[in-house]
Amino acid sequence: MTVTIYDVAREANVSMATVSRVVNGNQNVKPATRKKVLEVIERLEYRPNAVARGLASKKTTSIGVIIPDISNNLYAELTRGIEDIATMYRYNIILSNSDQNETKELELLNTMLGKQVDGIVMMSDHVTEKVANAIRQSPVPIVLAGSIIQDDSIPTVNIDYFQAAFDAIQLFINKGHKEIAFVSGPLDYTINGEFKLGAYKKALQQANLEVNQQFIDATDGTYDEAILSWESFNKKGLVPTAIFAGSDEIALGVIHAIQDSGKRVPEDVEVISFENSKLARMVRPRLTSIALPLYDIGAVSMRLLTKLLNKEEVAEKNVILPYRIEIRNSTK
Amino acid sequence: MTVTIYDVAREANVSMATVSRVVNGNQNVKPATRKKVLEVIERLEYRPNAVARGLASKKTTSIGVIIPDISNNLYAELTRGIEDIATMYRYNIILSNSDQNETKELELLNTMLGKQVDGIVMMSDHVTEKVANAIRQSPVPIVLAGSIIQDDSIPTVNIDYFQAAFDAIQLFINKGHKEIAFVSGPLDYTINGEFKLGAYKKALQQANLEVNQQFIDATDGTYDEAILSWESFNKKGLVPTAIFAGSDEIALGVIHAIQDSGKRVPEDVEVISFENSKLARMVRPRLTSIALPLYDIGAVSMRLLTKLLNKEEVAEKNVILPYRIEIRNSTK
DNA sequence: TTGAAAGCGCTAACAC
DNA sequence: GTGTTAGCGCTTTCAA
Repeated sequence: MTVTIYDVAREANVSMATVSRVVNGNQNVKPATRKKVLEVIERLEYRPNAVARGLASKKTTSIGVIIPDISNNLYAELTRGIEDIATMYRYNIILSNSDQNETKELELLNTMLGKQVDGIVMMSDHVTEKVANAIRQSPVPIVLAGSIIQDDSIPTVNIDYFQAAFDAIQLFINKGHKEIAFVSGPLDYTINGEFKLGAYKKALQQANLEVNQQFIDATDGTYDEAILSWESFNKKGLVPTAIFAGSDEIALGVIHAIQDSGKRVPEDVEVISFENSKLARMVRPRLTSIALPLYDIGAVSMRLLTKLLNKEEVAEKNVILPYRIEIRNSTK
Repeated sequence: MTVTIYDVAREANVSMATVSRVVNGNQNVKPATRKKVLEVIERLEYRPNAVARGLASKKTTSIGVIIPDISNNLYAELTRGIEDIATMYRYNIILSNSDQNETKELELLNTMLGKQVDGIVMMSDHVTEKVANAIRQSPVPIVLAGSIIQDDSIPTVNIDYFQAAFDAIQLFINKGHKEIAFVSGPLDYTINGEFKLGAYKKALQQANLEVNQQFIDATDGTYDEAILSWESFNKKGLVPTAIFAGSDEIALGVIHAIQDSGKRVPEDVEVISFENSKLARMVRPRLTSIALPLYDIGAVSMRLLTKLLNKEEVAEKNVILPYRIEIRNSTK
């Protein structure tokens, strides 16, 4: 019922090897033969079976993508970068959500390897030791996109999160702020607990400003908790004049809470977020934000993976992309 | 080098058929044998090759997902619904972006069929005749999620877009509005040109209100064009008192333009959007919005597909999901 | 309850 | 340039 390479071969009076050559663009085919085969392919509407091809060639032209949650704009943007480059190199993507759950990550890694993907791009906010090990054991290359891991031998693509956060705090300090708060996402994520928080502390200390634990609030990263964050500062009798927000969503929550408390942004309180999603310019005040090049991180990760797949030399397996600060209206 | 079913069979002193039975949970295996095989599988870290299995069984447990753009929150939400249910039924997802481009859609359909997916869930804002035909020709079931097509024989999952839009306009009318504008996305998308616009006109006519073409503005759906939309009304000397926005992003643009022109929302102009993304409650004023159950549309589409794959009887191939209007602060 | 053997549809030597 | 043939790793009859 379905047309196979054998049917085409018979109809075209050639061997299946020749059909295979035509289909795969092998040059060792006489033009006349090629033409004849192509005609039969068209007439029979032959569509090569990628599964059979995969089994025979040990290449599936599929790559696995494991991310925490596709419905989160941040990961979606990154995924789009991955997919565009994958398409460019003729790979397809098998996408799965891990919900940032170690067990799921491990299962997904296993499932994808079972599906014989040629490689994997993974994104995880907290790479556990077990996951790191699974990555090391993988028979196919795995690139970590926008994820932090100690092991240099595992390919990664990131920006310098520490420096980026440092720049933001420094910007506040330069403006004369002394009451600078940090409203963070989960602190057990390395990017938050180590880089953003670390940079926050270092910048403050370097400016001889006291690091007040009360000014550091770890939320779950949602809008609703960010709102509570500002209120809790006030309850403690604290009134920050500048806030470094771990994400755009956090920034929004904080800003609305500030406004609800009768203060203005940026006049009374200045806010800088860490993300710069599309949202940042579609809200009022528009968010001053550290611009995470999410699409690029995804794209470069996939590009790096293609190099690994082609066994090309890669000078640096740990790519650091540039970032910038987008100045808008949540700062003066 | 890689462990195959044959290695396991040899080590366990059974035939590969028996190993296959154990792996596939076939009950016709003596418990003792099963145990022995399981041990060897564990010891050898045997991982079944899904490609070989796919070739032999003609089932890949992969389903294709074709959407316009994963970086757009609307499609991402839908995709998450698809993926969750797919995972529940042990399917993996091959995801591709079509950018709402007919040629790409056709190519993707073809690629996925070549990869022998067991089924496809597709989302398209404008299903062309060629694409409809390709869907009909498909050897595997295809479900259209949140997409409009004339042909009842193609399975779909939607809400009643016409009625939903009608409700929104009716709400404005009931409040006594007479100058009601419709800022739309591309009108060549059936959902816009036929349903939202159609409902807009019908509701107005039914209330004996004049349908003024000047009050109908077709944008490309972006925030920036939505901003221009309000300005263009004003330039024409028109000042709508109520605006029906085709999406949350359009609503945001319109609202900001209104505010920039010195008017207030909802006091001077009321706005209702059509989408209710997470955004809707994270902006000020919070958006009154027709709540599209995007996640559910995705989930139900995938569920419908599993039924089709299992050759279950499906009473209704064209599923209509309920919707609601979320009243917030962009209306009085 | 288990095994033998014939494919699934294709690629990739190797030979001619 | 083209054909022959041996797998790729698994499922699935069919026998035993």
